This record gives sequence, structure tokens and C-alpha cells, in this order.
Amino acid sequence: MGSASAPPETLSSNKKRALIEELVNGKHCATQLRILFNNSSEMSGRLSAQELVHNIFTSFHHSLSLLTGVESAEVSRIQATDSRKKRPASKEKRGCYKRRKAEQTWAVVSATVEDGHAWRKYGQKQILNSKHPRSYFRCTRKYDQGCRATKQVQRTDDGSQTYQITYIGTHTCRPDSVKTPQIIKDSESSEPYNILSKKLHGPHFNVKQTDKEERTTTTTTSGLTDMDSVITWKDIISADYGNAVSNVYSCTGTTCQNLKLDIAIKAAEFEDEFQFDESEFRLAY
DNA sequence: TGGATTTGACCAGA
DNA sequence: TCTGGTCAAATCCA
Repeated sequence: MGSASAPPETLSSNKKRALIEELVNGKHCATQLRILFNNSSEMSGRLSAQELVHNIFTSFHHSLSLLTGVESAEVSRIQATDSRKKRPASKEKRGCYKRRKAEQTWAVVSATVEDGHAWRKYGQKQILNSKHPRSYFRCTRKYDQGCRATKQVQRTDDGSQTYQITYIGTHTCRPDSVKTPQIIKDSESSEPYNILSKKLHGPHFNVKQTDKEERTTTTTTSGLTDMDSVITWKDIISADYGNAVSNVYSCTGTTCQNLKLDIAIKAAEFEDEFQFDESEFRLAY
């Protein structure tokens, strides 16, 4: 989650404390969830799996909000609704907008344009000295939740079937699952991992891909409760993220930190090494 | 028929 | 002045 994010330079001590509290809370919920998976009979007196999943998502959402300084999704949603009402339909206002400067951006070179989020294409441009046009996408929840995330997708010119994807802004929209988390218990399966079935954001969890090459939006994975496609917990932990993303470059405004993150979460690592030591947690700024 | 995409127009910023 | 980012009407499609 947002490992390429660069936090604001001026984060108050109160925000730092709140951030740590949110992350610690998320860790505790994740720990309890792990215990739940290991031994569901020991859950008396603890939160239900639904509540735990909800709390984890809430903690991470609040943490991201603290890091990025964005307003809450609720406020954004109300403001977006108002601005949408006011938006003039006259042709004279076409193209009238305020460019977003110093928005947090990061670029990804990927073999796939799928990232688990639902995007709406709003433009395409032929870029100077580029063979392929650049497509512009915004979050489909821009208007109902005020999510300001956008991305630009452009085929790389080196002949490989890879895409340069530039993300601008972070998602402030809430996945549907946060409202109504669903845990499905597969009583018929003897698979130990088959306890939890749900849909995750992520390039490997898309089950539907559009057939037209230029239609690059993800049309199916709009939220965690969209149960049109269901994956098992085994699917989650066996996913190898390292295949999809090769390089990540984190940028804020004009200054870019070339992070080049190699994401390689193996199933075994996720199972055995999913540890979160509070004493190890430090704010790197 | 409603949501998604296409595409030309318009505007901001370098 | 040029290039790139966004808007919105037209069009497509399930």
C-alpha cells in the first residue's frame, strides 16, 4: 500500500501519533484475523472477522489520509456532489479547469494496465515524439466519492508490450467492502485456505479483461464487495506481485525519488513472514 | 437506456 | 506559441 508514497514534509506530532495509532490498530486487527484463520474456535470474546476486516481497512484508509493530507472521503464526496451540480453544461466552459500542481505522482512500468481499481477513460492524446498515444483515466468514483486519483497510460516505445503508467494523486474513495465486508466460509472444501473468499484490488486478481487493446480500463474490480469474481485466500497468498510491476518511481511535484521498488511478495513470505514489529516502525522523515 | 468510450475543443503552463 | 491535460458532446455498446 503506497510504498512509493512520499509523505508531506511537515507532519505534525499529533498526526504522527495518530498515524502510528492507526497502523498499530491495523496490525492488531490483522493479528487477530490471523488467529481467526488458524483457529476459529478461539474467537470467543474477540471481534468478528467482518469487524476485523472493516477495522483494518479503516486504519489503512485513515493512515493514507494522514500521510497525503487529503480530506476525508465523506467530505470529498459531499463537495464533489455539490461541484457536480454546479458544473455548467455550456460549451463555453469546455476545457476550463485548474491544473493540479505538486500532486503526488508515481510512475510504474508494467506489462499490464490492470491495477484493481476502476478507471474511466476521459481523454487520449498523441504525445510529441511518442509512437503511441497517451490515455487519461480518472477514478470512476470521482463524482460519487470525490476521489481525485487519475492515471495516464502510455505504451512504451521500446517495442515491448509494456506500459508506462503514471498515477496522479491517491485514491480517497472507499472500497465498497468497507461498508459491507463479506466473509464467505466454504464449508464444503477441505482446503485450509479456503476459509475466506473475497475480491482484492490488484493486477493478479482481475478475472475479466477487455478485448480491445486500447480499452485499458479495469471494468470489473471496482470494489471489494463486488462478488462477481471471487478468489480464495489461497489465491491471495499465492499471488506473485513481482511479475507485474518492474519499476516504480515516486515523484512529488517536480522532484522524483527513483525508488525502483522490486515488489516480490511470495506466498511463503506472506504466510511465514507477515510480521509487524511496532518497535521497528519508524517514520522516515 | 444508461454507462463507458471517443474525439475535438479549450485552457494552463512552460 | 506549443504541448499536454481536461472537458463534454457525440457515439458506442451491453
